[in-house]
Amino acid sequence: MNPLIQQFRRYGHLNEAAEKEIEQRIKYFSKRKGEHFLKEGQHVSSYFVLSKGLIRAYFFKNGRELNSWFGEENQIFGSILPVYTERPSFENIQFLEDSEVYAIAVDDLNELYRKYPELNLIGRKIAEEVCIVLEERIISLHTESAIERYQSLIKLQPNLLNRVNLGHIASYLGITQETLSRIRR
Amino acid sequence: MNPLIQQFRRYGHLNEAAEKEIEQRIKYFSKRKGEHFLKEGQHVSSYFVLSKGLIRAYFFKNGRELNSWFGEENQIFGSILPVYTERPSFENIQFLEDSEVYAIAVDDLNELYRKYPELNLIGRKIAEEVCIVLEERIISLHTESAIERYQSLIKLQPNLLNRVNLGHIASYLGITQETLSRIRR
DNA sequence: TGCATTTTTTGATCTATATCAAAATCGTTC
DNA sequence: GAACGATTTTGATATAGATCAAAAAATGCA
Repeated sequence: MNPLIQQFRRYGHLNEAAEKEIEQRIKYFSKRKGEHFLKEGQHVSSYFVLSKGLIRAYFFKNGRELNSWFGEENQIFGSILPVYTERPSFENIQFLEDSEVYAIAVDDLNELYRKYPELNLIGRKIAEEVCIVLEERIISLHTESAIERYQSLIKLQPNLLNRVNLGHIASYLGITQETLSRIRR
Repeated sequence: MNPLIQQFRRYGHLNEAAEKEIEQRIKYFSKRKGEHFLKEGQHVSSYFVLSKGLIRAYFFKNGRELNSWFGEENQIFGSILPVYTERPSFENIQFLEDSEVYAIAVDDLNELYRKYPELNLIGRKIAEEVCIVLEERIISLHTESAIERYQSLIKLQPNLLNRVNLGHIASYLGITQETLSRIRR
């Protein structure tokens, strides 16, 4: 089954007609390591899923890259600003491995929200779950030391460490690579 | 008009029947400064609005209080964990001024989501807006120094400074009161 | 008005993490 | 398996912010 449909189903029931229409609008593509899905300032707004691969979201602050999140297989995600508002993205989304992507554009989704109001239940559940994840990150940044933040990340995304270099992890944690290296010792 | 209904309307159209039923379930109460709306571990889960007053959400870490957010008049809020999941709250919500509150229980709301599926549109929009706010807080904690975080807060909630003491602000910013005092100089 | 309590500021010192530079290790390719 | 670039670690020093203690200022209240 389409991996994006599979994700939608986790949040609630989809009637057949709606599901069929969603499926028709889902676009598949594959990307090579290093390519971008989305660059800062663009309006590319989609929910998407990787059936294979790995991505990071990052932005620039004082000329340096800062990673805001990593995405692995079979999670649903999007760039919050362009997906939930009319504003363009302030972040870049880049593939860290060769990846296969299933995406649905927010414009298409909005049409379907109108046509199948029950679909809003799923949209609501997704946004609510995003809130939970974001809140955990806030608590981590607000209350934890560098070491604790590192340990939290390992618990949450244990595979990341094998797939991503330390510089990326450090930038996500908000510390320098040198500090992360010392922490790990 | 009921201040909570007023908030719901900001997010989308409500048909009359749904609106009437929501209104019937909204509870009004007033609380004195210092009283609590919700304590850690409880399941009290509601969306609510203050027509008058001020609240803070806080939790304990290593025996110290840490403020997670402040709520002023005519914003809709709730404690994310109990409102969006079955889990109890890890935070406490306390009134910092004598306040007047309009609240609707999530159980009631869930019933109405079932009865009036269009209502999910509003629920979705609210959760999406919460995501935006949370993301801004993440960026602030992730990338900004204490001074910058202080300036961001002033921009976002300028009245807070006149209504809340510095200790509360410092704890929200994740710094000590002494540091905040020096920053302001 | 004066006293007690709370809040804010100041001072001295300590600690976690940043910065800059260089060395060590790992991975890839010819 | 030698040589190159990328990644990670180590070292020396600097800095933002924490901590603990106390003084100063503001606030509330009898």
